[in-house]
This record gives sequence, structure tokens and C-alpha cells, in this order.
Amino acid sequence: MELYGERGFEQTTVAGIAERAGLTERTFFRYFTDKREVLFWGASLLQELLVNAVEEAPPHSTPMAALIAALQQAADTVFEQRRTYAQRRQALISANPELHERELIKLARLAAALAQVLRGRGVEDPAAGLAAEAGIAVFKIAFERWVTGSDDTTLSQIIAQTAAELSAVAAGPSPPNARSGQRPTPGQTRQGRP
Amino acid sequence: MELYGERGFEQTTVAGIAERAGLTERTFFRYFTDKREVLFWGASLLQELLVNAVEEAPPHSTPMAALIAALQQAADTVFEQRRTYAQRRQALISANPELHERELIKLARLAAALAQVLRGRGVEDPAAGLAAEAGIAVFKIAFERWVTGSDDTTLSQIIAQTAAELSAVAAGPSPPNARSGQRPTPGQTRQGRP
DNA sequence: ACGCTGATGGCAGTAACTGTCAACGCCGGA
DNA sequence: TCCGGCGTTGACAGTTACTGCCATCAGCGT
Repeated sequence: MELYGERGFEQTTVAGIAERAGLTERTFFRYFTDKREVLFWGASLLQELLVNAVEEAPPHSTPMAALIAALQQAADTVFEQRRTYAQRRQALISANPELHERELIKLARLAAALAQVLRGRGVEDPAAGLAAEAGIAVFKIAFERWVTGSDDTTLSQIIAQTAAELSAVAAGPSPPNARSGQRPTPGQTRQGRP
Repeated sequence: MELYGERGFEQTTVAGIAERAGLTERTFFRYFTDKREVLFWGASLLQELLVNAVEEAPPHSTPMAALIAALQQAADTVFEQRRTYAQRRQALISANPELHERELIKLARLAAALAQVLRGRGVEDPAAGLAAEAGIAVFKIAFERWVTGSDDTTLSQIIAQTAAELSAVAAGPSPPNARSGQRPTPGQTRQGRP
């Protein structure tokens, strides 16, 4: 993190990291498979946390509800207290495409793991993957807003708002058994379909 | 594609590709920034197509409706006729993490571009990014089902089904002004919240 | 004292990518 | 027809991420 912050990610050489850390280049690669992987050391812990949270969600809760609750729990226990660290880290990641790629695949694996948990809870297949992807999308957007935001709204709150926005945005054409007319959910952004 | 299919992606060297293509390693890197980029040659065209389709969507259509229509148009005009090619390509990509990373960042950039178009159509900011991410999620799931499926259902049809599934899965807790009780939408996978 | 084991260092090697310069073909103008 | 740009390619050297292999060393139980 120090070196990546000083010289940027690309200009930082593994030899430099190893020297600063007091070990050899060879041993660096024994701990991290990649030069990028250093910044994603905690990803497996986060995945484990979320998987457990969804597994232990009340059995009758909606897939999305279980996911959002898990994300909020993670937000409270691991993210909220490390906001400035998250900001510096995210600045590095979004400044470098390779790091962005790595972040995306971490989130994709996370989504896959969560989808698997949902299937274990009896959610059928198109819906399981879809809910997991939607949950991760909510997290991505909420996290971005939390990191770039200046006020001190809680990440957990932003997640809740974002999830509500998603349910409004994703609302399909009114099903046949639904009431007619519009239902302007607060915070919703519709462009008015008659 | 030939060499990647024969030896796999990792075992294929750029020198080998250059030799097979009848040019130098140096010139290869003048056309493709990356060894991986070869498999994503058409990504910019797809993005352009989708951006245009969303821009020219009827002005009163819902963000999600515009996105889904654009995706269906792309499905009909570029994907449907290249199913076996898409299958081979996807087999390569999902067999290799680096290629998977590259695919994910292409989709992420696509989502960002679509979100920008939505903002240009007057969609407010949390909703624009969220709709774009949700649309891409629908495409990812639908595409996966289309590629791995054995029957010859149209990708466009699968996209429509998947979008409907999403609106069912993402449906939030019943808003105060909504009817009480459950509404088991067909195809929906709820686990029954009382 | 001795052997085992896990972590580390040292070293050589491969291959992806980059910068730089020379050569070549093409094309419009004198 | 000759010439002078100009864009494309080749050739070559150099850096760096990453890997395989073996030697070394510290701890640790017997």
C-alpha cells in the first residue's frame, strides 16, 4: 500500500515491495500468487462472512432480504470502521485497470458463492444466480456512494436505500393480477410509462 | 482461436500466434494491447450497438425496458446466428481466470456506458447505475443459459424470461400502499415471508 | 547428536510486453 | 520518372512478472 501510493501500482516493482517488506522476491510470490493479489488479501474472509450470514438467515426470508441483511452485517462489522482505508484502497484500484479486473473477479466469485448458498436454501436456479448478481450490484453501487460520499451516512443505510431503489427500478411491467395505475415508490426514478 | 483451442490459452505463446498469423510478435502487440484482447475484438462494436439502441429507445420507456429491448436487439442481430462460435469462445473464457477477468471488465465498462446513456435520458443517479448493472446481470445470466442450453430457445426469449425473473426476485418488501398478502408471480421463487 | 519438516534464499529460465530505430511500400507532386 | 513524406512492419534489446529447482537454515521432537 505504501509503495503503491507513492509510485502508483504500475511503477511499483515486486523487487521494491520485497525489499521494503524485508524479504525476497521469491518469498513474496509464495504468499501472493500475483502482484495484484496483495490488495485483496481479505476477500476470502469477506466471502466467508457473507456466506455464513446468508446460510444462517431466517429460513423464510426472501433471497434478496437475506442477501441485503448479510451485506449490512458485513458493512457494520468490517467496513464502517475502515472508511479512510477503504477510500485509499479504492483510489488505487480505480486508478488501475488490472486492479479493477481483479476486483471484479473477486466480486463475481463472491456472487457465485452466494448463489450456491441460495440454491442450498431451496431457491431455484435462474432466481438464485440472479438474486446473487443483483445483491452484488447493490453492494457495488452502495459501496461506491459510501466511499465517494462526503457526509457520514452509514454504509448499511446506503445499502438499504440502494436495495429499495433496485426493487423500484427492476419492477417489471404490471403483472395481470396487479392493480392498474402507477405506484410511485419514494426515491423511484420512472420516466412514466402510461 | 485455433491455437487457444488446441493448446489452451496459457500454453499458447504470442510467438506461436504471430507465426500462425504470418506476422511478427511486435506487430501483434500493435494490434492487440494484450494476449487476451484477441478474444474481445468485437466488444467495442457491441457496446456501440447497445448504446445506440438505448439512446434511440422511445423517450417514455422505463430504464429497464429500454435496456432489455436493446439487449434483445443485440441478441437477434449479432448473437443468435453465432451460437456455436459463442459456445467455443465461452468455453475458452470460462476455462481461464485471466480471460474471465477480461470479460468482466468489458461488461463493467459496458454497464458504465449504458448508465451514462440513461443519465442522458434523465434518469437520476442511483437508479441509472443500478439499472445498468441489473441489465448486465440479466444479460450475463441469460447468455449463460443460452450458451449451455441444449434446446434452441432464442436468446431474446431467454432475456425476456430472465428480466421477468429479476423483477420478481428484486421485488422489495411490500410498500405501505400495496395490497397485503402474497402475490405468487408465475416463475417467481419466493420462500414465503408471512 | 540426529533426522525431519516447513520456510526462506539464490539462481536460472521463460514469456509478456515496451521503446527505439531501420527498412519498406505507397502515394501525391514536381 | 524521380523524389520526399508517411504509415506499417521488422528487428533487436531491455525490463519485469512469474516459475522451477535446489541449497540452506531454524525449530523441534527423539
